[in-house]
Amino acid sequence: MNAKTTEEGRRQKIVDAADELFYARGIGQVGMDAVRDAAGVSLRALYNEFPAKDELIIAVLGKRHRMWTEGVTAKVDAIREPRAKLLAVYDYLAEWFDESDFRGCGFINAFGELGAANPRVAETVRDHKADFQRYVDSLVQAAGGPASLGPQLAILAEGAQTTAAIAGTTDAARHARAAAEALIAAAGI
Amino acid sequence: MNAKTTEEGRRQKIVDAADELFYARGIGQVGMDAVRDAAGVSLRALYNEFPAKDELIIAVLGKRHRMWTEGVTAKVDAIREPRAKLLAVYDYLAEWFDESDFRGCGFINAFGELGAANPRVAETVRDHKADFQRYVDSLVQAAGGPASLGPQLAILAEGAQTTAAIAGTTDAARHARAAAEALIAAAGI
DNA sequence: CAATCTAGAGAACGATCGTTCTCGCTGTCA
DNA sequence: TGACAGCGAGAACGATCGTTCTCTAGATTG
Repeated sequence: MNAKTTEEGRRQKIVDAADELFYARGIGQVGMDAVRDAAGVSLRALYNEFPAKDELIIAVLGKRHRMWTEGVTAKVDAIREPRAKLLAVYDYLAEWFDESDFRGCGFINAFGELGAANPRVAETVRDHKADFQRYVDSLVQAAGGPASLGPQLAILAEGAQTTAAIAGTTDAARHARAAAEALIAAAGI
Repeated sequence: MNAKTTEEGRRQKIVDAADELFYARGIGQVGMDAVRDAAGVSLRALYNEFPAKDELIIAVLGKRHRMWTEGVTAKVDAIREPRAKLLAVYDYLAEWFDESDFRGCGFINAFGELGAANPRVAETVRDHKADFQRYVDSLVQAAGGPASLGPQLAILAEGAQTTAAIAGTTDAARHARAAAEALIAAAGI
C-alpha cells in the first residue's frame, strides 16, 4: 500500500471516529483529543488532515450525507412499484430507529447546536435536506403523484426522526408510514 | 412593590434574557456573562437566582413550554368545531414560523445539543413532547377520530418545525396543514 | 556513517467559560 | 454615629478546549 492509500485510510478513520463521537455526545461535547484517541492517530496527523475542527465537522456531515443517501436509495431501489417506493423510505427509517445507538438525525442535531453560530454547518444541513426533498419529489413524480405530495411525505420523514429520537421509541416510523399510505391513497395514485 | 415581587421580576427578567440568547445562538454558545449583560443584573444576583447554568437551562425550557402550550391552546380554543380544532395547531405553527427570529423548536435544538450529555434536559424535552402528544390525542378523541390519528398529526407538526427551521421557509406549516386535512378526511371524521 | 527529514507523544499556550471571591458602597438598625 | 448586612462590579480561579510547539526516535538518503 502506497502513501496515498495510507493517507486516505487515515482520513477515513478520523472521520469515522469523529462521526461516532459527535453523533453520540453532540459536537461541542467532543474535544479534538477525544477524536485523536478514538481514531488512534497523533494530534499532529489529525491537524494535518483537518486544519481546524470546522473542517472535520463538515467532513463528518459529508460522510453522513453519503451514508443516508446510500441507505435510502438502496431500500427504494429494491422495490419495483413506483407507489411502493415511496413507502420504502419509512421502512428505511424503521430499521434505522431500531439501531441501539440511534439518537436522531445528525443534521438536525448539528443544526440545532451550531446552525446559528456556524454558517457552513447551516448550509451543509440545508443542502442535505434539500437533496432529500428533491429525491422524494422525484419519486412522487415517477409515481404520478401531485407535486404537493412531495413536501408532505418529506415532512412526515422529518417528524418521524425527531419524534423517534426524543420519545425513544421506534413507533414513529410505523405511524409515519401509515400516514404516508393514507396521503398517497388520498392523492389517487 | 415588596421584596417578593422584585425577586420574581428579576427571576423572570433573567429567564427571558437567557431564553432569547439560548434560542438565537444555541445554549453552548451563550456564557453566563452574556446572560448577565442581557438581563441587566449582577453575576451574583444571577447565581443567587440560579445556582448553576443547568438550573437556568431547565427554567428556560419551562418558560418555553408554558408559552408553547398557551399559544397552541389559545389558537385551538378560538375554534368551535372539533375537527377544525385539529387544524388550528398548524395555523399556530404558520404564525410562529413567520416570526423573524424563528429558529426551529427550542426543545429539539436543546435535545440535539445537550440531550446526550444532560439527562435533565433530555427528560424535560421528552416531557414537553409527550405533553403535546397527549394534547393532540385529546383533540382527536374529542373529534371522534381514531387513536392512530394522534401520532400522525403530531409527527406532521414536528416535521413542519424542523423543515421550516432548516429550509428557512414558512411553507412547511401549509404543507403540514394540507396533509393533516387529508388524513382527517381519510379517517372519516 | 552522517545529515536530514518525518512523525508521534504530549507539553504548552491562549482563549473561553462556569463559578467564586474581593472590594467598596449603600442602606439599616441599635 | 457606628457596626453590619446586602449587593453590584468585576477581578480571579480552575477547568476545558482548539491549536501549536518541543523533543525525541526512527526512517531515509547520499
